[in-house]
Amino acid sequence: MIKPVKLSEANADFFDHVYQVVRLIPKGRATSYGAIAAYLGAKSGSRMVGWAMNAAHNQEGVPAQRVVNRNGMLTGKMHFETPTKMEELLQSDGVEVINDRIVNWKEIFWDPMTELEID
DNA sequence: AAGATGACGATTG
DNA sequence: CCAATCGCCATCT
Repeated sequence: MIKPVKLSEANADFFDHVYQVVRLIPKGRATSYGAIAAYLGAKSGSRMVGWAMNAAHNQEGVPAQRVVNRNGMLTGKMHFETPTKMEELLQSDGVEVINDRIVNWKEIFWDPMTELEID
């Protein structure tokens, strides 16, 4: 039984921003929860981004596999359809993953603060 | 209301 | 590089 996570208006806005950023991540790249949090102005709320992704899991068009922790580790793999789904999706994107960790992370890392601009 | 939890992050040893 | 610990903030029990 999936609980429909009540979204207050305040966090709904937060979620929306998260989804947009995640959708903008180019193929073959990935970013971190902290980077997104920082981009949204909640740099200390990295956990909130993870929480948002939990809800994003039920959304379409949100490549959650491109969002990993700051070390490039696939910490959220267990939340996918299957524990291996996340790794498979990343490999399909051309991202090499070894031992639940993205290879060459520093080059794969896509920072919305740097790559994007705040209007 | 209080304590535990979590798809995190940074620091320390 | 790995393990332990603390800080962070919203949610759940």
